[in-house]
Amino acid sequence: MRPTVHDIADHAGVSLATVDRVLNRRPGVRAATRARVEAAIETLGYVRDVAAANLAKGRVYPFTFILPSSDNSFMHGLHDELRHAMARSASERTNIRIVEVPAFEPTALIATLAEARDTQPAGIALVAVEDEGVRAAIDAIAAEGIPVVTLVSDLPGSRRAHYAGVDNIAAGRTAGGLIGRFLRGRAGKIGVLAGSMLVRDHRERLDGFSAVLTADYPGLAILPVREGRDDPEVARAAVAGLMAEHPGLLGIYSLGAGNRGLIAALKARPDIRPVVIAHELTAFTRAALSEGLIDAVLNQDAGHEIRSAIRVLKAKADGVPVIAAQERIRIDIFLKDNLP
Amino acid sequence: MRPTVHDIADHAGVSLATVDRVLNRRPGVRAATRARVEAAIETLGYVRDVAAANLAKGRVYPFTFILPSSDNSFMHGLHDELRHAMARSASERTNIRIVEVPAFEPTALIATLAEARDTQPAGIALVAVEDEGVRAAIDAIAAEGIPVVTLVSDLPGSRRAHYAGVDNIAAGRTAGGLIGRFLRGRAGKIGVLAGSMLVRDHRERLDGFSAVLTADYPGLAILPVREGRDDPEVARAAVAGLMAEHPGLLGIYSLGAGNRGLIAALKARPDIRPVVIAHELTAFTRAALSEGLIDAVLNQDAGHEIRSAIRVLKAKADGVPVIAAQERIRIDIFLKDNLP
DNA sequence: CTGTTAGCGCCTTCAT
DNA sequence: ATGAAGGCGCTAACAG
Repeated sequence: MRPTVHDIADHAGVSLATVDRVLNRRPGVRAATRARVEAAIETLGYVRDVAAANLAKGRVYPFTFILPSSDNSFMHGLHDELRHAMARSASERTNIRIVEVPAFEPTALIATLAEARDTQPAGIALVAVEDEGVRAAIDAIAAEGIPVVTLVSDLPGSRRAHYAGVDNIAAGRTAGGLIGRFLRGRAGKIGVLAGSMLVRDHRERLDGFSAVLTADYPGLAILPVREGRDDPEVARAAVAGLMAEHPGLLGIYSLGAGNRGLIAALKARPDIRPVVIAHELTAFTRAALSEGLIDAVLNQDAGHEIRSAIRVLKAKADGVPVIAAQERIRIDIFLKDNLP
Repeated sequence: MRPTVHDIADHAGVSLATVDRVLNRRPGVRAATRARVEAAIETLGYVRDVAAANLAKGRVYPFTFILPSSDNSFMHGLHDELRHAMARSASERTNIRIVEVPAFEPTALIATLAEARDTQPAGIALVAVEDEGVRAAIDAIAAEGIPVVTLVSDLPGSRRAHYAGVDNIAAGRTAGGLIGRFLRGRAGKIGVLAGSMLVRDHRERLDGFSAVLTADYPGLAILPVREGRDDPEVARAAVAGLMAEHPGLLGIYSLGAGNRGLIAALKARPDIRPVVIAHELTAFTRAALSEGLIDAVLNQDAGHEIRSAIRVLKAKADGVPVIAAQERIRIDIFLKDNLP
């Protein structure tokens, strides 16, 4: 049997309460006593039973999730997954609160972060926007000892404890590698549709994409980026413009959301059939993949991201390590042949 | 607060012991009493706190994992991941025993299953081999109420409770889709290297691959399959033969393990550069991908498979549901651009 | 500063 | 067939 608090109390010649104080770094223990207890912990190889501890504490984890109120399938999926997680709250001892904020708006996000901080949750997750004020708000929360996890879009340089999302530079590189191979040997223009260059994930995807095309496929020229604000109609107009202005267009990389617009524009011009790579598997992109309108979809598993964010927030709140490999969010590549 | 056993005892007008008996379907409760308790459970919406139950029971989960003793990187990785899981045994209340059996040998596997059954573990995981005797052995174990999970290679039609592995038909289809697009428009021969047609996962990959090539890329002809027994030297000879006999070879699909041999054969003939798709990301395939010797690698995450198998065995042992999406093992596609 | 004691939610003898 | 009481490993008042 593994040692318990009793064993280490005996071994150190102290009471349970003292052991507990040492275990939980609470004050009121003489340095010498503390040392004896720590020695006992060390020699007996004690590891605390987290389940028992949580039971005794009646611990629940109040978490606040701040999500953009974007009207696109990916964000809807993220919301859904979070609701599923909330349904499991009872058995997972979590208590999750969702707060919606307008997308791409630093000011609103900063205000919401401040408000979330006031409720003193056990952890906060947010889809970050690249902004100094947001960074400062995150740092202030972290300074209070509340772990912050960025979700989907990161904010490096801030004091967030973890980023639950994909490596977007690698995602962009992957798109570049695929489009390059699919067009093997041909030369021409490639269009890029983004949501907003304000969010880091979109910028990083573009960087990765450009890097690969420049290095490995010099025949493929990237046209100036069009922004679709992750909005179906804006995106549709952008892609329609792209196709009208560049008749010989070889490929399109849609690195944001709002793919409904992309697909509508493609359908409107059946005479042009560029190689198309998009992000996020939704009902729309799935159908377009099956029909051959889109050639590949890069996806991030929203369910995995949500579950990972929760696991990590719990671990950080408890100060225990995470299984790093389990928390790496992978880039799924879907062709019409491996749709789940 | 969620209701506890006390609440339902009060509500039903019985003692805790009786509630417990009903909860755990133990005998010694009058039908009428049982009904009252069950009604209380229903109306209060009681769900048992598994952590507390496990604490009280001092529950541990003795699991037996039966793995082939194959000398290839993927199986080494699988072993490693299992050892990592064993290192977490203390906090996860598991007690994992590994048994090795010779690969591709039904008789040895059947004997090992019988032996494992005798130790009455809380669950058994195995890399299945397609065989009637194996199926019968699994069914016998399942009949005793011990959950069985197949790992990496499935045995449908058996009474295994779950399969922790990828959809191999989809994997083969994906390989077909990629090779077809990478060779867009060209016509010629494609070689296939398998481990053994005895294991279901290899057969399924071939089926999926053939289906896509036949349907979508009729210009690509699949040569007769060569078996490499997942052994580097046998595989090397097979691929060398393939390249020697078919000078115009356009592509190779290596759907088994033993990729060291494949890579050695490719390096020996720098004059021929077929499009190559292989399975499993290992040190060898990773290097070959970087060097451009291999064009894409389809991977199954051994860590995910092991963790999933353990989670599912626990859930089955406790009779609680699993999060289906979390247990779906994905097919990772790696190009040189998205190596992790 | 340190120890005693009473739980957390559940299970398990041992009585009745 | 049912109940009372003690304990799993840990924490948290409340006393000294």
